[in-house]
Amino acid sequence: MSQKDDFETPSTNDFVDAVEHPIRDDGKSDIESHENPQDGIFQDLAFYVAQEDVRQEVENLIKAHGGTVLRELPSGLSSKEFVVSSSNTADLLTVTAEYIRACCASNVLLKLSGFLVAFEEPGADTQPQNDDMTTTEAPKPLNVGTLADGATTNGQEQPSTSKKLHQPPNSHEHGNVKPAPGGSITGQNDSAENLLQIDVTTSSHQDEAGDTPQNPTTPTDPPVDKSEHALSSTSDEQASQVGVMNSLTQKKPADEVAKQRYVTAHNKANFTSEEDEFILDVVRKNPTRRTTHTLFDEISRFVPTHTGNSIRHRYRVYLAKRLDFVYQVDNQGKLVRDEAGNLIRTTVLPKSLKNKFVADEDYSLAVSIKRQFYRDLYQVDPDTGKSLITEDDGPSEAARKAITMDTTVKRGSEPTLSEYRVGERRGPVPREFFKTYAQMNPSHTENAWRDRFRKFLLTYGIDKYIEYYDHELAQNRVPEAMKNLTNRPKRPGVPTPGNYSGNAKKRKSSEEEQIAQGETPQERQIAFTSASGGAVDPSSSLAMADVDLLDEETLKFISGLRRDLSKIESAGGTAFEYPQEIAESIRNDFTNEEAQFDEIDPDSIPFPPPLATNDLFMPQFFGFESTRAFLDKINDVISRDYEASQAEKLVQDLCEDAGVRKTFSTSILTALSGDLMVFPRYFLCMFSFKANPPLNVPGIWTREDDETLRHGDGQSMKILTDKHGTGRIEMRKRFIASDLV
DNA sequence: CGACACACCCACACACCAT
DNA sequence: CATGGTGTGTGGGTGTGTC
Repeated sequence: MSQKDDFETPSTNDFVDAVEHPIRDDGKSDIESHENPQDGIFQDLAFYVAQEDVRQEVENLIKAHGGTVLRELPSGLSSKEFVVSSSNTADLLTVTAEYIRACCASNVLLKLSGFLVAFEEPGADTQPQNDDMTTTEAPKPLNVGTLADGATTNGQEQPSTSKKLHQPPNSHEHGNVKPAPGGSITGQNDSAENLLQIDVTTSSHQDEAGDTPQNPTTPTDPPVDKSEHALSSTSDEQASQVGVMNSLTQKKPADEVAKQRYVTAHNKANFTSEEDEFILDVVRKNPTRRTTHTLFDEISRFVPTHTGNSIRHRYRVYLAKRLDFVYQVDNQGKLVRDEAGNLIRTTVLPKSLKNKFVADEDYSLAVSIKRQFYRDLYQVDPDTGKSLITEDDGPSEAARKAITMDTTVKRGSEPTLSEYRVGERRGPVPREFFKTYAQMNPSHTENAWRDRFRKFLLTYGIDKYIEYYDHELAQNRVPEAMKNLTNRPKRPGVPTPGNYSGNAKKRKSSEEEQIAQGETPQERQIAFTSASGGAVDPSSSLAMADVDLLDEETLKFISGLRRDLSKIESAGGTAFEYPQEIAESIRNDFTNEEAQFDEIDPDSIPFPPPLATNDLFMPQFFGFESTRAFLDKINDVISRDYEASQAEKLVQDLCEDAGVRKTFSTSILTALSGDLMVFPRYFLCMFSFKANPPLNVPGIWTREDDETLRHGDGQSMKILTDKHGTGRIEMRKRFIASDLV
């Protein structure tokens, strides 16, 4: 509440716009007018002051006017974060120190134009961060259309940001590659993939689906048989665009505001350049999924002002031309890296997930099936004419042959293969056939080949298709693949595929089992909050983007969260508010507990503590001088100015700065119901009491505690309440109800 | 009124299961 | 086992309503 107000500009575009016109006579823009003018002009904005000579001065000004001072370079994904510097070498939103001074002098958030520092391109191209800086039409390499054949350029992944300032340099990119045995670069082996692993079963055929000329030259008798189309269904649902947007907007005040500036009026939000870049980036990192719906639906989790439908449309219609390159993936669709660990740019698009059958494929399948039948029938090799029956056939083999064989045909008087007609014969076709066929013809999977056979070849007719194909060739025409032969009845109650509207999501989620309000493990991290905080803010999704979750691993991970997310949406968002009284109560408890649990002398704990094992801590942890030094660092990290949305970043920072493995810090956060205040206590007690998790420590939930909370009797509940206090019990119940534990 | 955001469509590739 | 039934969501759109 009250927090925002002046300027909640999510995107640079809007940023400028907002100031551009709505400034009114009273000096306030329309959107800002409503709330506390005293919040400061930089309220909700964050700055990293890179220019040393003015740092002190500028930081003071920023703080004095309600802004946040960043300790490291922003990721570039949030338009509420700026670099203050006279130069822009990282392609981040950069303003001059003069901008800060001028704003402060007039006590108004001024337009950026005139104060923006253009990106000084080092050499390679970078990803534009916003229009303001890139309207000059970047170099623009290739067109998507040309992606077909191109040399592989070995581009570096985002030369922008980071480097020195350990800002998670697209942490995901080198992250989560696998919990590789040998340990990984930063210690990714962590959080995400441990929490869940929903698989996106990609069929892995290899590349080069030899593009058959498939030009429809409308042959005489196109292999189209039945069914124009069935009933054009009347969709029963109204196009009320509620959807994600609304359900999310209801969620939190902060979120709400975040959205408001996108959503000018009604329900449609314009795409900002930031969002555009974000979408492109995700597509580049998931090139095999570029045509799917789900990828865009997943993206929409991070860009909640738009639905999967609209993001997909946006990409297809506007952004695809700007794709320019993608990152190289292996045949599983996983990103590959060069020796330096960088992603590799390429202009060659990988195969997508499903391949259309082309005429050649249909034809060779038909011929292969025909040959199979021929062999079965006559037990003669169609090419050599040699008998397939041998002395050393086992009894079962001989029996099988006897069954499939046409005994009415005299040996030696079999027709030739071309004379032979399959006729009504539909089988049997041994599974082995499709298996080996798929091995030899990896453009489709075994299942797909079999299905093609069943649904198309059999329907159309094997002989007929062979005839058709040969005939077309003879006429110098290009045969077409079979089509329009699937005629599966529409089943009621099944949502139309390929519709990722807000409605669809809502409907889906409400059909799913009701678990009160769920947050996903991903959001579980986001749920971290201190009890002192009041409401938890699940964050603007773009802030999550900040956190960098965009490689394919992560998106897979995210896709596994979809069900849960739907739940949240359907829950309408009341889920994670820490009601005032609860927060109050927890705060009180905390204060009372301090003496007993927080004032353990860290110097009394040897370093490294015996419980500090490799699976919980990174190598750099063991570089600390003492337990105190480690705890100081922990305190340092958690006292940074994280927004509730930045749990992932917190976890990342804990990993990088304090050497706590992500899995471990994530599990701690879970044990604490997200209450950061208890974080240092966890380590103190763990080391000091030599127990992980430490037992009998208020605020630290053990498995048994949760069990008791779920099923305990009055007596054990009483004990539990004594341990944690009523406030935490209340919050824990919500955690459990939301499936977070 | 055109451009854009978003909803909606559907054939079918690929999958898995029961019989 | 071979086979049919059928779930799922891709791939490539089109339709509709708002900005």
